[in-house]
Amino acid sequence: MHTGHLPFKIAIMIGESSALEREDVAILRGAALFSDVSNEVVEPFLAKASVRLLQNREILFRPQHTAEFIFIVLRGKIQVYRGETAGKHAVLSVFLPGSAVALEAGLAQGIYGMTAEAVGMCRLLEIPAQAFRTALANGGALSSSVVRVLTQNLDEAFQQLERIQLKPTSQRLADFLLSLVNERNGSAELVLPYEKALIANYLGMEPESLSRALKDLQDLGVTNRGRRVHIADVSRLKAFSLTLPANNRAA
Amino acid sequence: MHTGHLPFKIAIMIGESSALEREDVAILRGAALFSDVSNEVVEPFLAKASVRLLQNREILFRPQHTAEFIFIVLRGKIQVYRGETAGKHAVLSVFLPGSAVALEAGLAQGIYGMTAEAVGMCRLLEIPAQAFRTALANGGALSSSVVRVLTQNLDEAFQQLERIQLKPTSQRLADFLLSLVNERNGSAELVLPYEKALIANYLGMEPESLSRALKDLQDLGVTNRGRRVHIADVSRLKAFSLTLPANNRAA
DNA sequence: CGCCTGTTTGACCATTGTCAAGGTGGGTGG
DNA sequence: CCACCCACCTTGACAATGGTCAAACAGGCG
Repeated sequence: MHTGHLPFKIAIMIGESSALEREDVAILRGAALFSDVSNEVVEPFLAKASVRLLQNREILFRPQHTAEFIFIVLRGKIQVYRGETAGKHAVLSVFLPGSAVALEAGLAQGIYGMTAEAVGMCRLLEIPAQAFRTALANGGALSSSVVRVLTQNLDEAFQQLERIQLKPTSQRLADFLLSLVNERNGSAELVLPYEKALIANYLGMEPESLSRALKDLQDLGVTNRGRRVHIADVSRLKAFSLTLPANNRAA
Repeated sequence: MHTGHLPFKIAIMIGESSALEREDVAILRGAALFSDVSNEVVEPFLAKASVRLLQNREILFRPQHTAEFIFIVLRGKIQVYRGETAGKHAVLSVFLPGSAVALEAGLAQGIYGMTAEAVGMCRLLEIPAQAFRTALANGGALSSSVVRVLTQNLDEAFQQLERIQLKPTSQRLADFLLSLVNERNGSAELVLPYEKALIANYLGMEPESLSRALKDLQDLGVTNRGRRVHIADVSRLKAFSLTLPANNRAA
């Protein structure tokens, strides 16, 4: 489907705070937002993009700020959350390299509705939303990529809602672990993608509860050491994640 | 922004189970998915659409079914939920006339990931997903409408996640009531858009909890009789909805 | 070697789910 | 036209999941 390689020549030549590196280009090539999109479409707004670096915990944007940029994660992780007013917040998603941050807000030509914060050191591509919208309006495969990415985000949000509303903590964690694994049965090994406190918040529970849930899963053959997790029997864990809390009434 | 009136001539002449009525056409004109979209783009797939009627509680589609159609609600309501395996389910959204159901699934060319069920008698426009995708690929303003609608859906899902993770039942209800009201301050009157049990599920709580939450809000000047709700002071309710549960630790 | 951050554990408590029973209102049939 | 019925909603008593607070523990990096 790719229309050949994507050199991103122009972008490499610009870049305000810093230029695109070889590794960055590889990430951009793999980015879901740009798959199936030809160079002619991407280059115009990449030329206006720049690279931005963030320290751990640095804020990328806050609610009510006008949405001037769309970002692509090149290195590190970005957590996006809502409700910071309350002292507590709800993590809505964590973006890994290759993902687009604030796509909706940038497209809507409005303001950001959430907070984005760096998890560890981050390297981002900062694309002016205006330039991106122009490219989108000019047609081409970009709009279908945008639609695909939005659809994925929506699916993930719905999966989250189901998990949080329907599953107790242990099953919620089981479900999450399974989403990190490719195997359908047998054993599996995985590394948690970020620190447990962040996972806990993403799963809508406190770190203490995550810790206890992890302990509960030991009975089902899930062992862990640090962030390294071993699942003895994937299908067994899957069955457990679909389990109902003991006594429940039919809806 | 409208490119003139949308006659939908062809569609009126077809329709399998039933033809489009005058009222249906009015709904379609107001549908977010078709705003800014010219007749030439809409008519080809409307010509392939048909009208479908559902009884109360009738299932429109189930998870794993191949996503052959996208629907527009013409009359009645459609609730979409996940997790029916569990006996319990989580209502993700309730679609009112003018809304598009299963847009993501139809676009993704895959399978439905949730269950859609009629709430009361329903009248729907059933658009073959294939025809819709063709129209989308042919460019035009349709893709920007699709992007806008997906963005709105995503925003709503995120708002839901915040509500459910961060707010206790009473504040959650307050937040929901405020979303049904236009006033920013002073008093307001509203009618709950669907039965309380459905609202409760949408808000991630049991009907009993909704009932008690409603009672709690009486102290804040929220009175109700049946589905009719009166809010004495909108700004006061707004302030309450942002309140934190008494003792909370800083995140 | 020791700090600092992240994680675990334990004890306690609050919110909300659960179960059971009673109320209310609108619509239908006698 | 009234009475009944049924679905929807409310109320009460109770239980339990998960949050809260406090403290100990581990592990990586200076």
